[in-house]
Amino acid sequence: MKRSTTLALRRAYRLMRRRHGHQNWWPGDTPFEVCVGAILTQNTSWRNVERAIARLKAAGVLDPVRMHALAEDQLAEHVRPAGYYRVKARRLRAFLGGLVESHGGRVDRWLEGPTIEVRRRLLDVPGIGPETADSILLYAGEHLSFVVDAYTRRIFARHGWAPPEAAYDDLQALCATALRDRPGAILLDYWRDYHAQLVRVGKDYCRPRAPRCAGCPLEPLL
DNA sequence: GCCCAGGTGGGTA
DNA sequence: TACCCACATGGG
Repeated sequence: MKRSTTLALRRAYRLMRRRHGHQNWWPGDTPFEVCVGAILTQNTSWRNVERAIARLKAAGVLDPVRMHALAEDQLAEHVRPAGYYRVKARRLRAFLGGLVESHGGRVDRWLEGPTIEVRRRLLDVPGIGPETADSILLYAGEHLSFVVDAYTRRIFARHGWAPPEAAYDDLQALCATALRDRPGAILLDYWRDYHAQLVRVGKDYCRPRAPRCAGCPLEPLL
């Protein structure tokens, strides 16, 4: 990797953080809620996910055992506002199966172990791909697994830090290698907030077709 | 009406 | 491997 890219990535965080402050991610009250949100937000705006989670809470089923007890079509009806609701109900049930049947619904136990092994277990769940797995690892667990998403890809491409067609694992490796300019003890918080900052910038400034991103905190790096 | 949103899996060549 | 497609609600 080019040293200039490493330095740009580190400077990017200082710029974003200075502009927005710490983002305190992931939005969610419990690790379980983080997992549910991670599945529901697949290719979906967070606003719609919030509606779905609110409905789960209102129905009193935002709990591993109670949610697992629901029939798939009941669950689908609850998460309907999140879109792709039949697909997501199936994915949630696949996730809940392993969580409840093998670990008593305990997210902390389910996420126990070496990051690489837990990640592999997550990826074995149909409907959990790399981004969802890494979101769960990083935000519901305390695993150092950098999250790459559409915003990350777009921002990195626009700045020439990575080609637009770069593979997920390559982007993740790029970030994991470059972003170790913090003591180990606070690396987790750094990576959590780094991804949150990228989402913030992606939403507010880095629009898909906009020729320019006026006011973007990363403008000095263009 | 159109594009977009914090992806993933299945099918086909 | 590389494309293509389905999946769906809600906002701008």
